[in-house]
Amino acid sequence: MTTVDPTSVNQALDLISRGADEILPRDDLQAKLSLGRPLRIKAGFDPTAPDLHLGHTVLINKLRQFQDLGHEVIFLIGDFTGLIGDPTGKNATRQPLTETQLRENAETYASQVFKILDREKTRVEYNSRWMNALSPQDFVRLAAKLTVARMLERDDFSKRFQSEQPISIHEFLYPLMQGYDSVALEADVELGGTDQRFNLLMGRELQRDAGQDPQVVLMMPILEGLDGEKKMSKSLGNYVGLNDAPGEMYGKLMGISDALMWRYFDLLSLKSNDEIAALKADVASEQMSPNQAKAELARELITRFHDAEAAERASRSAGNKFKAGEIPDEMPEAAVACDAEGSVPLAILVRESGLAKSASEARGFITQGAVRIDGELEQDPAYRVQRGETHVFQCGKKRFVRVTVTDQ
RNA sequence: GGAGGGAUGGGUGAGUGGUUAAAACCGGCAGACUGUAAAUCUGUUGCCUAUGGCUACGCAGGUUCGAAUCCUGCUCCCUCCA
Repeated sequence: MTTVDPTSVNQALDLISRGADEILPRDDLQAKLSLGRPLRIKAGFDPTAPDLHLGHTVLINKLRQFQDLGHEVIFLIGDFTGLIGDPTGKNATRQPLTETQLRENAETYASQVFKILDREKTRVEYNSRWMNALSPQDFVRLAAKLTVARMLERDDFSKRFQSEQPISIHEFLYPLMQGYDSVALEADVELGGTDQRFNLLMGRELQRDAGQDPQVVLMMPILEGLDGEKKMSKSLGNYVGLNDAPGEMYGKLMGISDALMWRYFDLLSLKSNDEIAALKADVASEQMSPNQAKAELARELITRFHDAEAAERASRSAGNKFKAGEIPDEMPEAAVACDAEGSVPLAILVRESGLAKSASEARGFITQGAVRIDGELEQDPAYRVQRGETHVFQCGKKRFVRVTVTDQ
């Protein structure tokens, strides 16, 4: 065993701790990092949600940091456990996925994930490999390690039990199997969300039981969405999807608050702690405007999920578009049919083009001076746009649509 | 099994027969100011080609010139007793 420079261990520890919600136990992580060998870093993914957004990448970024430090990252696809469905955070039993769905989702996952992780250095595993090999006897022996009382310590189980909601027996097996994965892989560190606490700690118990050195558990927080309040999710509409167009990503990221920007730097950027500290210092001393720092973040993320050129283009076109209040080059297009008079009232057009949800809302926008036609303010909802005309319609500062009025 | 309380717009929550499309607050959106941020101020926030019309206060009926408000039945939620 080689001796490791304590300074570099501390640096590694600082990087790994960045943004982490909890590390249990922290001292063990330090000890493991001092071993001087690559650690085995495990993170399991339930192949249930194939539509990834930035929130999902928090964990993957952390894996990447480990990877950059020379550790072995195991991307574990829970294809076997996926048959159960993790009960975490659900107050109802989840529908199990079919095998076909599992496979498709797993592939979507992988294709997104390697935009962050180095494919060459990543070990991809499926837990069905060892799970399917377990005999019923093994399984019973595994289940014997835990008591029902112990299981009911888990918050969501106890709540459901108390409120007489159903808990299926197989749900009890989920934490056990996740823990067993750690045994099978001899994991040194397991990453997970804060909601995974119970499952992650289960790995430690089973490993100890199997005579292994228990893994360190590292929990990452749930990422806040663009509103800075609620967790990022598609249904709340406060997300940045990994497949969002560069311009869209740029716009969304530039709109976040300053406070959230630093949070995103910590959790989403692969910059070093020093680089981020330098940015903070520059902004604090007003050498750099917060806006520039934000643009920096946006460019980094767009580069990761698209490429550097797309990032440049997005920042340039957004730059002059907003600064000068100019009309951007690229925008969605729409066609709206005229009525019997051969034209269409502005309020209707605004609704039909998707700038407003209803005609009433459209009227509100128009009378409030939020709507511009080719840059010209128009405040009359009854203003009619003639058939055959094409104009750029703008609602608010950021939303543009090029609309053509077509035949009836 | 019994007793009581409740269900209102995206959320909290007022309103107990008529000027109530429904107070207030939050949230959302827009305008001003800015840095495309925050804070602040202002406006707006059911739907409809609209100085008007339509639909709405858990669901279904009823009383009334008129109901979110009164009556009946139903559904769901909460609290207490056994």
